[in-house]
Amino acid sequence: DATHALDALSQEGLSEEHVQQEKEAAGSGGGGVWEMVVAAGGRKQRRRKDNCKAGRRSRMASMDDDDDDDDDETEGAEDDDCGGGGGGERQREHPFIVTEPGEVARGKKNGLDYLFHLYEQCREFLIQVQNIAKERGEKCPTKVTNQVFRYAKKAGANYINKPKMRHYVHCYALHCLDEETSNALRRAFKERGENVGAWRQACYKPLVAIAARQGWDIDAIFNAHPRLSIWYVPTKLRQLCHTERSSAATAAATSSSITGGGVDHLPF
Amino acid sequence: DATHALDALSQEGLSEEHVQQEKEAAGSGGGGVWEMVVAAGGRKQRRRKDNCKAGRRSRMASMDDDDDDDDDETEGAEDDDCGGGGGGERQREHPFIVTEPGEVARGKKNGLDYLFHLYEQCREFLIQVQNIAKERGEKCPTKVTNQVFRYAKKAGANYINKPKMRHYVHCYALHCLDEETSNALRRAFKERGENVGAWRQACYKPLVAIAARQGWDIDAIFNAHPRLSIWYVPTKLRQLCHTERSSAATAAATSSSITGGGVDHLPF
DNA sequence: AGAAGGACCAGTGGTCCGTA
DNA sequence: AGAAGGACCAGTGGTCCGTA
Repeated sequence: DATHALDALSQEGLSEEHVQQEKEAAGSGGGGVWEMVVAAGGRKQRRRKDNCKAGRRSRMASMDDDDDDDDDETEGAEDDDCGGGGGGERQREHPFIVTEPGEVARGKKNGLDYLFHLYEQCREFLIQVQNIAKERGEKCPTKVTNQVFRYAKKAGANYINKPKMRHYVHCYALHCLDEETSNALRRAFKERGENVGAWRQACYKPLVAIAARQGWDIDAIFNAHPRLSIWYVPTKLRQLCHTERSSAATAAATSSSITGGGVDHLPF
Repeated sequence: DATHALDALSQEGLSEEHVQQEKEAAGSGGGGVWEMVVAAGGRKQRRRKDNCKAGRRSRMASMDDDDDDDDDETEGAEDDDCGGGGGGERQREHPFIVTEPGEVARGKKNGLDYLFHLYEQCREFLIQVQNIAKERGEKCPTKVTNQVFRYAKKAGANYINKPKMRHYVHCYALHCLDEETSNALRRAFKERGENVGAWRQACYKPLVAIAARQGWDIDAIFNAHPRLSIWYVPTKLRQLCHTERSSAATAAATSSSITGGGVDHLPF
């Protein structure tokens, strides 16, 4: 179903240009790019640069049925990571850039809607793994585990990997828990021309503020949200909540007045 | 508190004779042996055979404050597992025998109330580990993990170990979920003079029957019980439930009459 | 420089099998 | 023989750091 269409669409580095094309092909505009992609039904498959992938290609053979639209790739002459020797490959996903909600990244970049979409895809892979486990009477994962990443890879979603997903979990968490704030942060960081790393760092603070309002139990906050509950709480977020709770408690005990919001003294 | 008293009491192979003494000392009779032990406050500590434990003893040094009542040990002359050589030790817990509820094992044996008590102790160790984790803002186990077993060992509960606890989990599960049936099974197997292995095997069947009545979801059954939810569902129990569900479904589809209870065709 | 992800590592769940 | 548990092993969560 839709998941598989998307897997095919996205494989081997779904570039933003491509998304843009899909979007334009679907006659879209603004908001819900990924929903459009889903609606488009995955008619086209991504294989640009397959010429670099000698060894791996055969695995996807069943999907190699449409080879048109090799497009504006502008591969520079010295862009030789497809170098000879028979096995020279090494494709990576395009790096993320800070985009506004609904905005499609330009150049060899991926946008943040795409990033968040990867989390949704992982959730769908988890659900599939769970269904298989239940059918077989095996123990059933409640989180996105190594098994799920392995399953995603086997299903052709090579663009999904554990380090990447773990790296941005808290960004996705903010998106789930307070989309308004998440959107505002994206707009602000895009406007200021900040890079992805800076945006990623900035996602921690509003999350800690949310935790503060809800009794500091970040695990409970994750678990209470249906799409977030399948992700492990990132170590750093947990630590920030703990540190801030301690200093908030100290502040409350030291002075008789509680500072507004209680999270103004974050040392980060 | 109570846990620690019990740890001390039980360490290095709490024998049934000793329990009997505790019980008699406390002027008891029938039912609730372990509650009595708790009530007794752990006045006495167990050290018989410490002479075999040269190396390990020092670890418990702080508890070595009362050395009386070296009792009816009747150590046979050829019972030489305390053999010389400076490091010759190798104490094991006395093996379990099938006892009725409230019955104390005789001879160098441990009874089933003691077995089940070990599960309660693990639960208390888990709670302590959880409290420490929460205090430190670290991730908090919901199950009895390796970490908990390690903690129990450090706390002096050397008689608790993972293979043993995992081995009898389903027996404890039956005890939690249907004490009546569990007690009846114990009485029946004791009367027939069956060994612990046979009793242990027999515990599976009533559990599968419980699962059958509750939609076969053994994980949900474990999770719904506050004392059981901290234990992993044993692989074999999970498999039995799966197999039996499948054959029950087949039977239901094949014949138009459902057999009484639906679990009469267990191939075990 | 900023970023993606292969690959490593300490500690896990699971239980076998050498031991008593 | 029946049983207790040290110790092993495959696969985990976590993330570093060689790579592009």
